[in-house]
Amino acid sequence: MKALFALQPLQDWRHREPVPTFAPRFRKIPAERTTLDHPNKRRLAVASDPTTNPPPPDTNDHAEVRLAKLKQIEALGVDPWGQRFDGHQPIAGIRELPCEPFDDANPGPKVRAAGRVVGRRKMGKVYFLDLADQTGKVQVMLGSKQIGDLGWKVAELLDLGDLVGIDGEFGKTKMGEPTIRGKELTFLTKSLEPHPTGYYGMSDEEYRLRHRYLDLIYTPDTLRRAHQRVKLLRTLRNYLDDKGYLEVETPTLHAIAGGAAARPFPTHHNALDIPLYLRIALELPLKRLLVGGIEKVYEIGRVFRNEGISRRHNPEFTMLELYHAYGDLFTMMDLTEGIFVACVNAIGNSRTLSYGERQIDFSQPWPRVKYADVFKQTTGVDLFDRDGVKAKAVSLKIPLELKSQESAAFSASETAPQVATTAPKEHDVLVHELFEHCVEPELAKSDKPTFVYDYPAALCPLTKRKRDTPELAERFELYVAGMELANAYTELNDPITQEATFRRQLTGLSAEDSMAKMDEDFVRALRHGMPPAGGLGIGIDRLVMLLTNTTTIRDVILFPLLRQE
RNA sequence: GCCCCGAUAGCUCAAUUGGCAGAGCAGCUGACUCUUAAUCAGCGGGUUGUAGGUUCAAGUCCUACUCGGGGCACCA
Repeated sequence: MKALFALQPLQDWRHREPVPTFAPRFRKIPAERTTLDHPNKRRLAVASDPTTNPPPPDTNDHAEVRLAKLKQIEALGVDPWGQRFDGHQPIAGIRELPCEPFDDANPGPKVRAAGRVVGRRKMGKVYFLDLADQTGKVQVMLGSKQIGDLGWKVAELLDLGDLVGIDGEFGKTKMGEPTIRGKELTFLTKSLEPHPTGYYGMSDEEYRLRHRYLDLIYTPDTLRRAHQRVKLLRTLRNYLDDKGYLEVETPTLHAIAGGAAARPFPTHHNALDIPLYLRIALELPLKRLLVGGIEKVYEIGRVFRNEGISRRHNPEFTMLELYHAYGDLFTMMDLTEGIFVACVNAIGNSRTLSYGERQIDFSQPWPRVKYADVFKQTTGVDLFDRDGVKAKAVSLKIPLELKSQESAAFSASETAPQVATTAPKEHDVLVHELFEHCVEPELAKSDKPTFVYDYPAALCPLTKRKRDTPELAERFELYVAGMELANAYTELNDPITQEATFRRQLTGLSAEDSMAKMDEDFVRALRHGMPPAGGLGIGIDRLVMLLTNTTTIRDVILFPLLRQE
């Protein structure tokens, strides 16, 4: 196929209609284009009929001006959409070459670069371009004498945002700027839309999100974060692979969206004519793999939750879930520290990273505090003191009853199902509200990552109870800089308890909102014997936020969900 | 779903108490073969997010809507 394209005559592209441009929201569309006409009808007509004289371009319509230049480039016999351009060197690499003042007797090293024109200055019969590729920026000098007749004509038609290739010599200008002195200019692609002018950058959040491609070019942090995200994921995978964990991929489409308490996105399979859901967690398939004898297993994958959007939530996000046969909560604690430290090392050269105003110290060991202890310390109330907890809640104006909508979320309860429109809150639920209200703000002050472990049992029905204290479950959450970064459990492997939990939750409550829907197949898997195991979940987007000092999840996800314009 | 804030030229931002919508960059024309946020001379560029309302007069005040931001709710 490639060869075919390469052999196509120039005419092929010259007589093809250009890809229609889409009028961006922020450019005013002239009145005559606003009704039934395609917004680009006028431009397309110009492009597809080179025999008639195009109307003089409106010099205030940037797209018109650029389209007119495109026509002129075509008229020179040059392909405005470019061709294969081999052998160009990364700009960052070029900049490391020996760089001497230009001297006709001693030309500098020959180089070939390709990239986007992000700056353009004219000085008489010389153009200076700033050329940027993904590795960096370099100045290019195009002198009318040096670049040839055609090259000069093309140079005069360049706009900011165009892509060009350049062959030339690398050296220094009189002002000492490292520069490629162009010998040959290869036009690679026209930009029909104006680009941001760069110097002031792009500050409008909406503009950046809806033009992420421009954001990547003109906001260095955006590209940096994208690279760091990749680096972190690679580090994570290497670390786990080295420890003998097997990475797997399990289905995204689930018949029963289990493993977490969240609303799923429904969908439908046509041939089977069955309803399906996008997964809300990775847990249940991975545990089946534990039954299947894969003793250390993990998946890094997208999960989908039909929830609100905030600076910490995107409806689709990336989770790491990991299961370790014959391990437990504390196996996961050690592993979590190891993973985080490996990631911190990959990002910087210190065990301390800044996050916002503060410095987070990742050096080990990290504090490990019992839920009950830290609860008692901050609230002054004993976890198991039902009256004391109630009184404390009253004093903090935390309501003792749930609305029916809320009750569904805590359907994983020990007590009878709550079908009434209001119901008294369960003790454990109240405890956790106090925890969120009193303890979490305290935890957020710590500059060290902190494990909180042994949670009230009703909050975690897929978790093993403590043998000596069945009111508590073997779960930890990792708090760093006020965020919940990781969650781990000693997994419940008792199918009888599991089935009872599922059944209990099914009674009288919205299955959509409840954590566990009856999953017969999963119970059957457990009945065949799942090893005791530790399980760990890490929100990858939040991990990347933390380690790249980013305050909003939108900036660690290249294309976060937005409303249609 | 709720509350608050915002939207002005391609980009970044001004516009006093309701009183002629402005600037820098970008664009167009011209000068300049060492500029680099080039410079210099000149020229264009706007249904002030949309739709209504109040007023002699609305970018500015009121209502609704759209989109975005922040918060709440939802959320292992």
